[in-house]
Amino acid sequence: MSAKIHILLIEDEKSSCAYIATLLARDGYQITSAKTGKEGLSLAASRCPNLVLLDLGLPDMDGFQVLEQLRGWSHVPIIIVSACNEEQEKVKALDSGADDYVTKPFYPNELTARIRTALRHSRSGAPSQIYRALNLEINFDRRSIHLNGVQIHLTQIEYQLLTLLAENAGRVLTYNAILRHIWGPYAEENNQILRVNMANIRRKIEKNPAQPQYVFTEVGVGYRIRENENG
Amino acid sequence: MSAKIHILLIEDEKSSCAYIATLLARDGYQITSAKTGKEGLSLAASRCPNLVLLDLGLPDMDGFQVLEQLRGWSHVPIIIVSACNEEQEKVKALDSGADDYVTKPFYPNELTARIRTALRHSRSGAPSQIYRALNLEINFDRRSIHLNGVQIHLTQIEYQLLTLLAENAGRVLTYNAILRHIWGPYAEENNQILRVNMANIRRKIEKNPAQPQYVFTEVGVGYRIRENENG
DNA sequence: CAACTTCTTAACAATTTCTTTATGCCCGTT
DNA sequence: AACGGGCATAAAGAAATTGTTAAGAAGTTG
Repeated sequence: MSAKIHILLIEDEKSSCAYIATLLARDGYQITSAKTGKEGLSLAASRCPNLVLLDLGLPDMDGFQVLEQLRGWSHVPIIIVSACNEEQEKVKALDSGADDYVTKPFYPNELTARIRTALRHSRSGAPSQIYRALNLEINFDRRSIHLNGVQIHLTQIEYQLLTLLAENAGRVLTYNAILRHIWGPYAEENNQILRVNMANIRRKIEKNPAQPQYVFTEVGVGYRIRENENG
Repeated sequence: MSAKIHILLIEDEKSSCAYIATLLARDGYQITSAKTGKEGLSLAASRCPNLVLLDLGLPDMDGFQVLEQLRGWSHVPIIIVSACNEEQEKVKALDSGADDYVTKPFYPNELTARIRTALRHSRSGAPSQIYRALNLEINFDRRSIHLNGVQIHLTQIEYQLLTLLAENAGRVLTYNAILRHIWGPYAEENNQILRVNMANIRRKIEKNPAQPQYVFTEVGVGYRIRENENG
């Protein structure tokens, strides 16, 4: 469920590629790498990365072509990483739509700081995690719940309960597992409090609580929420 | 209509200041310059520049303080121009909210290219310069708030609070996150001061503070402002 | 310095949430 | 048809949380 931020690295030189990949992995990014401009463009289209690191010196095509083609249809942040430290090159890259230009060799932490800055700009920094089924939508990032597009208010315990189910959508959670998770180990066997809270949740999200569409009871076992309809 | 783009240069060294000023004038920018951090902050508030060039080595205060104070209430693009080429310094500046970091000496055209890049970000950039919902409008750029078209006065803390929420419209901000952001880390757990300020804000912007239309309480968690109705 | 605004603290009021208790329903079994 | 197990619902008091007000402290401005 917790999606990593995805960075596409377009770089042909093996050692440089491995170095950067290690660096990014250390900071928890998910990395895809491409050895050629063509491959890079294709991956950018199919994988929709949150950020692109682009080396201008590629074997198959001019780095500027990659930059311009990418900018032709995407606003993804692009940071140029290049061995070339010439004024003209930098100006051209930045004016072609690059968001930053880092010269090799670079300080490792400077690169990651510049990546954070670029992500901050794009605001696509954190891919929001959403549960969606029928007319119900839970936005974990915002801590909000919408039913038919209208925001619904849940209390703290109700929210914890619903999100616990949603994080395990489609799977049955036993009464004790739920109780332990929300009220702590001493609350096990106290099913009544769970029933009351479930009833309150259903009253808020179900059209007819007696015939629920979202939260189902597995008699004698526990509760289960409808499967997530997201990819 | 198309007024000149206004750049604030905060730099104490005379020769460097004159050099940059010439450079910017050549590209048609309007320039204001400040010799000290204090003057810079005051000019940033009164003149609302489109971009700030900040030298970290100032006579009266630490450059980072200027950066942080500025970021406390403004999203204006800030480019650091510094003689220091140390990794740690760069990382700290970028993570404190600077948008770019240029090391002296620099290529003149690289600087202007980076300025163009930063300006491009601020225009298309993600955080919209205006928050609008129902009859409330916050103009971050002008630092003004209008309710039913009438300007409303908020104190400094109230404004910071409201804009912090508006920048995260639709998302719940926890009490501690808000306290940390506005009163600093030592203020955590001191919710009372937050409640009082919220009450004051609501008195100014809500018709009936007991049934708020803009600022909602998530009991046990934090506050949330109504979603932005902009595109 | 005086007038004014803003900030902080504290006491109290109002509201929301939590838990328990009581009661009813459904369903399968006797 | 009566019974009991398992679950859902309603309601009410207790507990926790939040809102409001006011007064003095601190800071600003002329």
